[in-house]
Amino acid sequence: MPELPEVETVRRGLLERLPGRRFVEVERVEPFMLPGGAEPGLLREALPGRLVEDVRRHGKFLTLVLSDDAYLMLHLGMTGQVTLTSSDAALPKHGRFAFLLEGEQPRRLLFRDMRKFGGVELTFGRPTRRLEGLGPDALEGEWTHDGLGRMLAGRTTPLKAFLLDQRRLAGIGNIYADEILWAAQLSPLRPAGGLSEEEVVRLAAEIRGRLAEGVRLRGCSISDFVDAEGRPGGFQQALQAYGRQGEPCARCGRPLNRAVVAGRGTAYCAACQS
DNA sequence: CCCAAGTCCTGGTTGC
DNA sequence: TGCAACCAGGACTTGG
Repeated sequence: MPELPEVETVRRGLLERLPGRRFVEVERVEPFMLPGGAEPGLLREALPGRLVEDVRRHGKFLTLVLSDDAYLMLHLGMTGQVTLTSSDAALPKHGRFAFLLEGEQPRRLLFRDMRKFGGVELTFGRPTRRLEGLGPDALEGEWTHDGLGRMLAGRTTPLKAFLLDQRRLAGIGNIYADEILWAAQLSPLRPAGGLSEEEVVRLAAEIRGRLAEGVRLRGCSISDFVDAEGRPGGFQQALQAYGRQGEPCARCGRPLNRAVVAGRGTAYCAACQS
């Protein structure tokens, strides 16, 4: 599942090779993956000729900053893959978008997505409004543990549901939520507003710590994540909680529990996460 | 048939 | 009473 570290890994791969390249052609558009009735012809019309100037990320959203004040948002959803490959291979199954870029060696920016949870949006003048509702980036945002404490204060929602809420901190999904809570020794079921100051400090440290480790290992390929070159990441080997229900806790040896929190499968140690 | 999960949407509840 | 904030749960998707 592409979460912040996976999207950051893709961003770094694209940043190495995209800036300065120019779009020349839209080879494929899946109209139903565009937001609310957007016109697929708009991409074909407005993308060719534009240069890529920068590749940014906020939470799980990627934004290609294009020339003449245009922005191409990419969201990987649950199974999305964004790769930069040779332009002569056949378009693969589940290839939803394909954009041709000029250069001595032409390249194809390809968006594959088996499920259709991902999306692409081209906007002008400013990035997609979907970014406006997001909280600070969970890894690189300007928040502090004091700020986190204020965000948590008074909330009765389970801690895990809070971590998954992109309006509070942006970028944490189901895998890293379980890993962060395991590392911070906090129960996913705890009411978010009930943490002590010491616990908030621990939580803040593990949010940044686990996400940074995910980035260092180039993402988590538990199912089908690959980077911009098509290579899997390594964080799946570092998982301590996610998907390990029934297995012994690496800290205390008791079997990990399973619960459903915020509609998501949740693995945690009922003995040493409190 | 159920499960996986990111985001959006709806409807109910709470508190000022 | 009115309204916003908050929270829970469903819809969407397709392969295992």
